[in-house]
Amino acid sequence: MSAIRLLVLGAVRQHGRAHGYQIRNDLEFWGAHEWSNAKPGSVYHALKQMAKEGLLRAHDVAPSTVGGPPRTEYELTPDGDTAFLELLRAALTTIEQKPDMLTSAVGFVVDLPREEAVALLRQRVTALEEWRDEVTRHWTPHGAPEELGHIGEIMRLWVYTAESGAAWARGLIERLENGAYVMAGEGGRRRDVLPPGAENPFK
Amino acid sequence: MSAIRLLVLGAVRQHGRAHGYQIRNDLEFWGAHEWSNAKPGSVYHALKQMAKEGLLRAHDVAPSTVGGPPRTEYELTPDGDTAFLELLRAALTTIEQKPDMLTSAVGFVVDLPREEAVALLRQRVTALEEWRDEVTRHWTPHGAPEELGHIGEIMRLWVYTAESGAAWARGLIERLENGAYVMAGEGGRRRDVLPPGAENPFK
DNA sequence: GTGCCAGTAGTCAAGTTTGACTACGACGGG
DNA sequence: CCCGTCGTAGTCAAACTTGACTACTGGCAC
Repeated sequence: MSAIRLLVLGAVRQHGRAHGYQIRNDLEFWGAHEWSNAKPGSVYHALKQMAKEGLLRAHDVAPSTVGGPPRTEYELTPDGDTAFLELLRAALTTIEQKPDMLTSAVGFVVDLPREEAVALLRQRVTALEEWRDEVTRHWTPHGAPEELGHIGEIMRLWVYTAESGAAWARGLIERLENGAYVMAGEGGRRRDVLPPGAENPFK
Repeated sequence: MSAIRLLVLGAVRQHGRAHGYQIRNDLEFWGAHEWSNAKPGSVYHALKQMAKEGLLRAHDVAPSTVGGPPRTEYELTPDGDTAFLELLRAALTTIEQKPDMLTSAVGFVVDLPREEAVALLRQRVTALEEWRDEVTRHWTPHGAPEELGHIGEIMRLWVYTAESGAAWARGLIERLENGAYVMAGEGGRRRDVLPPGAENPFK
């Protein structure tokens, strides 16, 4: 699964109710078109698909501002909310190779309570350390690392990736433990979404 | 474009002539099923598609070992060889987010002359440094980095990724400059492919 | 006042990916 | 001898992704 579902669910969730173009705009605000497959087709497809699966409820909006194609607004169902949180937790703990999932999750990390976010990131660190060890064992079972030839470089790349990924996660854990950001259930205001009428400063 | 084409072209190239299952087996030997989309369907699709595009020549093999589905062997055309080298060069220099492309390229890096490989990796380092600077400028145009809230964490993740990616590339450059591995045009034998009849030690 | 571009909102066909499925032979245990 | 299962080789429909395309509005320069 790519990051598109997490992104779309998270964006709809923050709006309460949104139509496709608003989502696209939000994702552009986050720079998501640069690090994920947030193309128009993917966004609309994800909205329709998740509506069919009961994660979103679709509202056909009367064409009040006449003209243009028919708009549809979406909002999360309880199932959609559950699915969003599940995806978010999985994205923080699972170490897959595609970084768009992790990037998306970082964008929504404040939707979790602080303690849970920290715990999930610790799980991530543990998983990365285990993965590094397993990769090392898997590729050097014979004791001689140079027997692999240049294929050993693939192993080196993975080990390096695991270690720097763990170091990054430790940094975020530390910032969160020192009270950075306003997390779920902590009150306060956020500006994850463009306020209505505001111009996109990154456009 | 995903890494599947590079992987399939490279595998066929090393065999000279190969059918789908051999490719799948090679990719499993390299652990590619863990870090790329090297699923059966993708492999066979890529073979057919590239045959249609003239990068591979297909040979229908008479069903000598009777029974089983009809096999088709493939070999690279000159266009296929060109395409492989182009993909390989692009994979080493381009900094996209998906690491399967880079991992695949590392697996084939010895198919390039040593000097070219080093030059391409230097390009990669430069591109990563530029990207890091551009990301920094793009997200902190106002001088105040903390105005971004937790969205700034996305920036931090990218900057971290760029820096550790550059550090890794510098390491490989150093090893190559110190004469590691047997590169294209340097003679010597390699064992990138399972020798016929040998068992796969990572199975 | 009209031609043109930017922005808004979404569709569509073509291509790609997924992962479950088919089909066949060999081999070993009961 | 029959059953299960492993290995070999590949297919298929369903889902997803891509990027070009449509269609409409409003502004503004000429």
